[in-house]
Amino acid sequence: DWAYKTESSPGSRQIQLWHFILELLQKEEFRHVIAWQQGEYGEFVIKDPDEVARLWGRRKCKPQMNYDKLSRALRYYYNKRILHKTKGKRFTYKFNFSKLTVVNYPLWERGSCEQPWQIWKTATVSVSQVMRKG
DNA sequence: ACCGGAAACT
DNA sequence: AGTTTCCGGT
Repeated sequence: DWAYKTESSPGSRQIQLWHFILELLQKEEFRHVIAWQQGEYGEFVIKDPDEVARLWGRRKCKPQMNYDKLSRALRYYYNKRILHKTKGKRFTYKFNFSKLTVVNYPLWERGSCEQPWQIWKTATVSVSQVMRKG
């Protein structure tokens, strides 16, 4: 449950959207729905916006969730420097992993021999630590 | 599709 | 604080 806690509000156990996005990106079963962009570090493409919104809505118990609302939440990350939009590329966003690059570089280049859960866990911890520093 | 203000919710 | 909801504008 540590992964679902916020740095700012330790009491909150609600999962945050960018955690959820990383979680989906970590699992092969969702590669047809959302996936890392080949070559671009930290960049990902939402291949099925409706499905991502549906999954997010299910997690948060918000059945009325859709991509319009989800994308608004993503847009709030721009000022927070968690994400930014890749302009010109449809449904494409990019994580700000500039500091993570120094801390934990070959994270996304790793082979699939490692446990998905562990990779995701490592990713979330590293990102959280970076966010706390920044 | 994408943006971002405004208000409401937890 | 982190969304969710709604929406006018580009």
